[in-house]
Amino acid sequence: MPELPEVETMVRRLRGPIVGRTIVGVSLDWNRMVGRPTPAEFRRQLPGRTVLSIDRRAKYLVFALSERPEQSATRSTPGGPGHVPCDARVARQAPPHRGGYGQAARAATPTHFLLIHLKMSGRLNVVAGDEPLNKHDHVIFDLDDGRQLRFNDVRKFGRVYLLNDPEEVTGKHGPEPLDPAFTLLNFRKLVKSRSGAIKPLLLNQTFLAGVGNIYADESLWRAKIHPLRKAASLKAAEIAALYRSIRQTLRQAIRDQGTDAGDGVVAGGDYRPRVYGREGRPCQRCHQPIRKITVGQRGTHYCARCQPKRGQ
DNA sequence: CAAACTCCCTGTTAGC
DNA sequence: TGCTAACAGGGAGTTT
Repeated sequence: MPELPEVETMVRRLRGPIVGRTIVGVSLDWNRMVGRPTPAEFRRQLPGRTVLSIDRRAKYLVFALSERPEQSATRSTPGGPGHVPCDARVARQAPPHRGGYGQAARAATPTHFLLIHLKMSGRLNVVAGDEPLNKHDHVIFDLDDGRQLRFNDVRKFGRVYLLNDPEEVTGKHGPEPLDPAFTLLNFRKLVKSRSGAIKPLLLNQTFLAGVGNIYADESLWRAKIHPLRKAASLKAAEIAALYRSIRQTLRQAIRDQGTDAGDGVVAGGDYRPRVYGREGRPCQRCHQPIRKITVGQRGTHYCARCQPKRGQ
């Protein structure tokens, strides 16, 4: 279940092999995995674009892509005068820079963005083009170095988007928890204004971006707050503890390269959850057995002693 | 406006 | 043992 730390880890791992590469082909075997535009347009518009940079927003991987060169793959007009793209910007386009993606980003302005959401079982692999396909490889990006970026997803919940502006998809998302602009003051104001329980609120991407089921439970445990506490009932000190807890938990998990769930998306992550998936096992603070309940249709793990329903 | 629920998928697991 | 049904889970979209 890739959440913010797993997606961040994936982004960092992909930069080396992918930034600077040009996508030369796309194939997919499950149209529903294309969120926008149509699957046909997705396949048609991607080839010829170079990856200028890779970043993360919420749980999305965001690939900034160059404009297509004049001689694009689909515009093959051998001989003849050949059509000239009517878009004048193309002519001014500097050739993509080799080297750091920062340089590349300056050398060419992205006109399109590829967004990938791994949902719960998506994986991304970079492999030689002649590697046999794995069973659940559904979207294949052919690269100019002969390798492929493969989007593997057992459950097919994952989505890819090709957009002129990433905000078309991420625009309604809440603040990035690790962004300096996300302050305690900010967080307190947001929490105080909500009437529901705190855990579903942490999962709400329009409230706060990037936190999923694992790190919501982990953050609440670290802050010693019961998942069913009403957000508006939290005291200032509790909100501050939760704010710090969320940030520390996410930072720690990024350092550890995420959680290596059995379902594993980011292979080899070292983050060991304190409560998530540890039902019945002893709390690492007080040794009480961890409990599991359902909150907002989500499995929720907590320590009944460390995270009392009411009072301190 | 916010909260609650529905739906998309398939491997895994619980139950008979 | 073998089969079926329930379940998990992110989050957009829909309903309440």
